[in-house]
Amino acid sequence: MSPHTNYMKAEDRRAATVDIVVALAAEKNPSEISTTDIAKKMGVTQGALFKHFPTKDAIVQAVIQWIADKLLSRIERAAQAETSPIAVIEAIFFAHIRFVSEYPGAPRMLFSELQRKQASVPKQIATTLLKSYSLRLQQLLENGKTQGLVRADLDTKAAAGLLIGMIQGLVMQSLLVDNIKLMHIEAPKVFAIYRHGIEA
Amino acid sequence: MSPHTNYMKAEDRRAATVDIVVALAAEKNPSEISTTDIAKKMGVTQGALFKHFPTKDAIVQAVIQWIADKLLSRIERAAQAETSPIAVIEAIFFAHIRFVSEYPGAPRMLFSELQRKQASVPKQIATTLLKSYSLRLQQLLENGKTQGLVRADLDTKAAAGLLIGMIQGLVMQSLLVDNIKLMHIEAPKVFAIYRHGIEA
DNA sequence: CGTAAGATAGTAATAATTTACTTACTTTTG
DNA sequence: CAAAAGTAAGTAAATTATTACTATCTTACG
Repeated sequence: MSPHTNYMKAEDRRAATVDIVVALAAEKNPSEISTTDIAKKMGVTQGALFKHFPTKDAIVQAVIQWIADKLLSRIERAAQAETSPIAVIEAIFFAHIRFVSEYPGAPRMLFSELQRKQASVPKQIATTLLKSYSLRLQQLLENGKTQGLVRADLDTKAAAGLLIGMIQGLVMQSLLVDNIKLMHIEAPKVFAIYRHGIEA
Repeated sequence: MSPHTNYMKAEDRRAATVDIVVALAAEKNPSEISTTDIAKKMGVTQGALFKHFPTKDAIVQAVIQWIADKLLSRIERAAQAETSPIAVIEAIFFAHIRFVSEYPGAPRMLFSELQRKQASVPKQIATTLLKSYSLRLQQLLENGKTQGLVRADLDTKAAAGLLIGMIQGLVMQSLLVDNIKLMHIEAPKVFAIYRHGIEA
């Protein structure tokens, strides 16, 4: 912990890089983040990054992986606290909202990668994240059906997709007005409508 | 209509440029579309573009304006065919779905511009589009309330935002699997849930 | 009606930046 | 002192925009 040095262990430097990129994505178009931007914000020269990552795409990949892991673990944790399937879905929804308000750069990175047409590794990770998220929700909705809490004729796949879309919509609108607080106000209102849509 | 010439009137060339960009956005990350890409696809040299647009940003601006105009006019047209507020909302929803399946590059361009942090003119246009879209929906939902078709306690602003988010979600998922047809299959299912959520 | 003049729309080449990545060398650390 | 982590400088490719010139179209007039 010497004060006047930039020297870090490789693992710490990689973790710091991921943090910096997520932070940068909150204040800049993710596709416009250059290696120079990252290095400058970290207080290191641009070339130093390539001591720890072979390519820029490897950096992006690490960032997306970090987001996927963090988001899924938060969701899993939120799910454990509740019992009724609908309460679990609600807990997941608000955990997701809290996550993106804590890391506004995270959804921006995800969107940016999902926009890419060609199948890159980062896009693959993002796709897998959304898929496992959706399956988790479908499972909960099916449980809700058997308990008579969810409409029997509900298309659970569509309902899972709708919840994820809802969050995307909220994020997008909060990005527009550049106000994360707005999301916390709007989220409960939107979820109330969703609940009406799926409940028996 | 001479066969062996590229010469076009300025207005036609500008319109052609917009078309090309929308087409390119369907097959490439919008933020990676270069002026060289555009020129090449149009069969013209790169420099020629700057005879008709002062900057690249002016091209993007024209594209976003085209999308906003086209989408709003489609929505307005769809709205006129129906009478009941909920039927109008449904018609608007499916008109929007048809629009994006016809021009898959359009939502990609919009997302891409909305991602930008700093307030550019294109982002301004996109924001205005979403706002006027949302207001139109809120108006319809209020009408639905007075006619007793829509739940009296519905938050119409949240409900309008939800519908737009739904479409964003559908678009994103169809982009993921690179299959526009999927959207046509999923859209009615998702709308059914939404209808349950707002109806009295 | 045909054509020269002038306006318009193009080309080819290039400048000025910016980008991801490399290389040769230096500093710090265990 | 050796390995790890950094710097400084540079390269090749790509990007937007400009410049000097050329081909094509339009139109007014002899």
